[in-house]
This record gives sequence, C-alpha cells and structure tokens, in this order.
Amino acid sequence: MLRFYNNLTGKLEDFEPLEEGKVSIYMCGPTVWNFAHIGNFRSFTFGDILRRYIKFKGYDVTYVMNLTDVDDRIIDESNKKGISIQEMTEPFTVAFNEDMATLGNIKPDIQPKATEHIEEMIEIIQKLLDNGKAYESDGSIYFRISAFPDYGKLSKISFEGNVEGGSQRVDTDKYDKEDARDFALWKLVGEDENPGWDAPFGRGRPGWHIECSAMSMKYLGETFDIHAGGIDLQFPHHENEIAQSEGSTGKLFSKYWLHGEFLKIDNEKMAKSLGNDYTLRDIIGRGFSPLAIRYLLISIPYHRQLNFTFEGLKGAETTIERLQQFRRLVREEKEKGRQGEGEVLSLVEKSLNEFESAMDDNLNTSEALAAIHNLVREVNSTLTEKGLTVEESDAVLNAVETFNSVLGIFGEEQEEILDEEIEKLIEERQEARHKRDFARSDEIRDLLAEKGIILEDTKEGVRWKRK
RNA sequence: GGCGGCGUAGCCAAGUGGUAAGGCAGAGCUCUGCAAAAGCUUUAUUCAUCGGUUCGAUUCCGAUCGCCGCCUCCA
Repeated sequence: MLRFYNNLTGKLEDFEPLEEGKVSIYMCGPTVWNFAHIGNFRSFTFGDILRRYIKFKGYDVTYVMNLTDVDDRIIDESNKKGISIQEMTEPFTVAFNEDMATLGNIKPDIQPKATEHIEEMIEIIQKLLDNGKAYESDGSIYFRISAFPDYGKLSKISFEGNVEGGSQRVDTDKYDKEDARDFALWKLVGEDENPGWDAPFGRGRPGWHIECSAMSMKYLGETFDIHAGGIDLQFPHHENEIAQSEGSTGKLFSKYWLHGEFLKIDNEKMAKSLGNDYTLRDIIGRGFSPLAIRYLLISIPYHRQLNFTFEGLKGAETTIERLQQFRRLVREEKEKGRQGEGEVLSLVEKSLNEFESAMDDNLNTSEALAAIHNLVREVNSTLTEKGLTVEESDAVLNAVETFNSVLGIFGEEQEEILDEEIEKLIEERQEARHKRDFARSDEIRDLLAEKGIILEDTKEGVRWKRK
C-alpha cells in the first residue's frame, strides 16, 4: 500500500486518489529568470520520481508543472536589460527543459505558462472580491486573511503570538493593507508600464501565488490529488494558494501536500553569496555525468535534507558504472543460451518486492536502491560461480527495466556496435597477445583507450566498453 | 522570540522497542603476460552527550550541546 507523508495533516497516510485509478499531480515549477541550480533540480527530480512511481503503481497520472514567467524578479531583470519579459524568459525556458531532459526527467503532461493564464487568474480574483475574501486598496487587490479562518492549516503557523512578540512582523510593504499578513492578488500597473493586463478591477499584473492556483485548477480541477513543491514554498506560497483556491471554490484544494527538502552543499546552505549555487551546467562542466547527478539527488529520501558534495558525486559516478556494467554482464550471459531453472528467480522476486515496499513507504529511495544493490551483488556471485540460465537472465533484465522505469538511473542501453577499424584493432591485439607480442598488444590497448574504448581481459576473452 | 527537522563507521547515509540496510573510499582475494577493468570478501559490541521509562532503547520521554530550515514572494 502506497503511503505518503501528507504535510497538510502532518501524518503518514495511505494514498487514496479522489477518483479510482486516476491521479492528478501539480508540481510548482521554476521561475524562468535564470539557469536553475542543483537545488531546484532536486525538487523537480523528486517530482519526476513521484510521478513515475505512481504511474508504476498502475494509475493514470496527469502531471502538471508550471513555468512562472512573470514575477517581480523577472520584471526587475528584464527592465535592467531593457528587454521584454518574454525575451527574458524564453531562453531560460528552453534551457530549463533541456536541463530536465539531460537529467532524465520526463516532460510533464502539461507545462502551463503563467502569462498564458491571466484570464483564469482574473476570474478567481473576481470571485474573491465578490465573496468578500479580497479587497482593493490603492488600485491593487489583496486577499483578506481574516475572512479565511483556515489560514495557516498547512504551515501550522500561528499568527497570534507572532503579531505581538515577533521581531519579524514588520510590514515592509509600501501599500496600504488591512492586515500585515494580507498578500497581493493583483498589483496595480500604470497605463504605460509593462507588463500589465486589463481586468475589471483595473490594469495590473498577477501576484505570484494566484498563478499556481489558476493553473492547477484549470488543468486538474478545483480539487486534485497531490500538490508538490520545495519545502520553502510551504509558507507563504502554498498556504496562500490554499487560501485563494479554497476561498474561491469553497472546496478542498489538494488532498495531499508533499514537500521536497533542501539540498545543502558541503553541509552549508546553498546561496549565491557563498558561490555554491551550482547550476546543472556548472556541474556537468566539471566532467560529471547527468546520470551520476541524478543518482545522488535521489539517493536520499526526498523529505530529508541532502548533503551534496563533489566527493559524493564521484562516488555516485562509480556506482552507476557498476549498475550499467551489471546490466551488460547479464545481457552477455543471456547470449550464452544456458537452459534450465535457477534460484536467481526467487532473488529477483525478493528484490522487486523490497523495492516496491520501500517506494511505497513515502518513496524511500534509499531503501529502494539498497534492494537493487543487493540483487546486483547476489546475481554477480551466481553469475561468476555457475552462470545464469536464459530464464534467469531475462528475469534480471526485466527487473532492471522496472527499476529503471521508476528511478531512471541505468540510463539508455549503450550502442553495442563498433566500427570495423576498432574491431580489427581488437582482433590484432588478441593475435599479438597470443604470440606474446606484448609490446604491440599494449600499444593497441593505449590506442584504443585514446579512442574511448576500454578493454577488459577476462577468462572468456576480451570485452570492451566505451568510456 | 515562535514553529519544525537533523546529529548512526573515514565520507554519504537507511532503519527499528529486541540487539545496526546500502553506496563511496580503504584492505584482502580472484582473474591477468603485466596492468587495467571487472567480480567477490571485509570494515560500527555501537547509533552526539547525560539522565529517565522498560525484562530490554540507537529507536519512547526529558535535559544539554551542535547543525539546518521556515516565520522575509528562495526548490
């Protein structure tokens, strides 16, 4: 039984979708004003695993991840550069999708842009104005938190004590609000300022929170199954989404709330000021493979802080090579066509069961990986000792395929074709070795290494792989 | 100040009221012309510290120390 830690209730709960067999997921996407950093990608990779696993469990999944392409930072940056917000966000949107693909994250079913959903936002704001949960002040529209008693139910923040004694409770907003906690739904924009959109309640631009309410409800309905995002979004962003959405519909917004924890770099907070806010491109530029990065990102359960280090990444690199080597060895083994049955079948079944119960337990990827590693080790032993039958090899390869469909850490199958020149060199080296002409043999080995072909001399002959 | 999380081998870490997964690194072995690669084996009387509850705690409770996050439109 699949269970999630639901941040809304603060409990580990059995997962029961609203509609049998169907699951709707909304993941808060990136603000496309810059290249996304590795911390961002931890969250989005968590979203990808969530979506893949629910699909693996047999549900029909709709996965929506938005693009925030209008907000204060984007406007500030585009003004500085003297370009439109579209010119500002377009290249980063492309880059983001490239990076996601590089990391092996499957494209969301729907990827709505905020700027294309202004109408929907205006509708929600109008409803809130009509039912008294929003008000106008100096041309901007604010949400009236005092009219929404459930405010704070997600983040469990008590405002009572805070208003009185809190040192942070300073209202720095230059606008006039009824209550310091109230937040902007619609910000006044002058006639000749851009970007701005016309609404019945005046020209303006949307607040950040309303964007996600509008896009999620448009594609998933007024109530949907899972809302996910980074832990920092819990307050105020998600709390405000709930207020706006439930305030306008009177219905539950999202049944489950899942938050991805932060990633630290060398045990420190990732921050621009520390210079450790690595983008995916930075890390790949240092020679690390996307697969290793993905492995490291999912090696710790999503709801735990992850300490990202380059040493750890090096380790992940070794680990995924071992996994890929494993798949290669078993595939080779299958080619031998050995017949019969074997006890490996039960090992495979055990591993698959362990994998599933680990993932069922609030996506415990650490344990799921342990189940994979245990299978790899046990099968390797059997393989060396007495070999595998075709049936066993098939079972193992199918299991690998299953693991890969959920976690995506084995990568694509390598092209097993060599060009003739290289094949001839390998042959020539084998002949040289046969004649004990080791000078020539080593020379060829070096030559092939330069071409990115690594040779492994084994009992049963030579094996090659690409670096 | 308020709320929450964490502290497990050299490193990254999972986990449980009943005696410590997994990965990396290290060591040993197998293979090999040598090497590389690969594979196997091995590595915590102990889970920050101090008390308490219990037949029994790393796991529950309390205190202390240390780290991280949210409360400031930062995943």
